[in-house]
Amino acid sequence: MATTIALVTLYQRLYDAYGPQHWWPAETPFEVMVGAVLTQNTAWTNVEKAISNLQKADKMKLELMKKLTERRLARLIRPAGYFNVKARRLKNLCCWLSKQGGIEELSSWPSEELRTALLEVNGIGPETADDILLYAFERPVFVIDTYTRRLMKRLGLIEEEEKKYEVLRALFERALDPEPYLFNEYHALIVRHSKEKCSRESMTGRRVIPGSNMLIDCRHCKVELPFE
DNA sequence: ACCCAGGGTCATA
DNA sequence: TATGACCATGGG
Repeated sequence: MATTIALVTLYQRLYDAYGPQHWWPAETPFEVMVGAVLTQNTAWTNVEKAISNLQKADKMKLELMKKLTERRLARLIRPAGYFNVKARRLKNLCCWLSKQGGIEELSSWPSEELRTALLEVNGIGPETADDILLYAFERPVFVIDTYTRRLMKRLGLIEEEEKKYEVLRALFERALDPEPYLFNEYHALIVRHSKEKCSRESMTGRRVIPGSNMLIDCRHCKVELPFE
């Protein structure tokens, strides 16, 4: 499959260019989960402020956060935006985690069941669930985000806005060995590359050159892939 | 003043 | 199934 070669090559290019990213930027699995909710459609710099507030208030712990009122929790996470919605989502997550007997208890669950259960928590969608599975539980689940969609589209690997999250996820998971480290770095590298070099604006001069290689050329960087 | 950022839910047709 | 409205702060 040509797509397989393209995705493997893309990883090599990104890894060579940027090196390991050491994700997720958090100290505990619980902090990963909190960050995954807070970063929904939100710049990470804003999430950092919210996380800092939670840590200073000593609330970056399941049982302590669970006890907070939504209003008080919302106050602490204000810099992350959507604070009322996210306070409710964090509480939903805390209640569910607590009901399952804590995070340790979940480590023995099969990935598929864990994913299904996470998706049943109101406020946890596909990407947030997969962030948690990969970065908190180290399961070989590939995370798809807007950066990934955009990059795949620019590389010509998908049509327009490939709607289905699961289709795109399957594309990566079929192409790659199910190694958590690989999935971890790959997603982090796509985010790093997209934020730093291939932002929306910097792609205005894009060219896709037919030939032996597909070539993305954004003023700042080049990513080459095997053709077709 | 505008655009956007590591989404997700809900109401409607 | 598929759009659209809504949530909201902070940096460019």
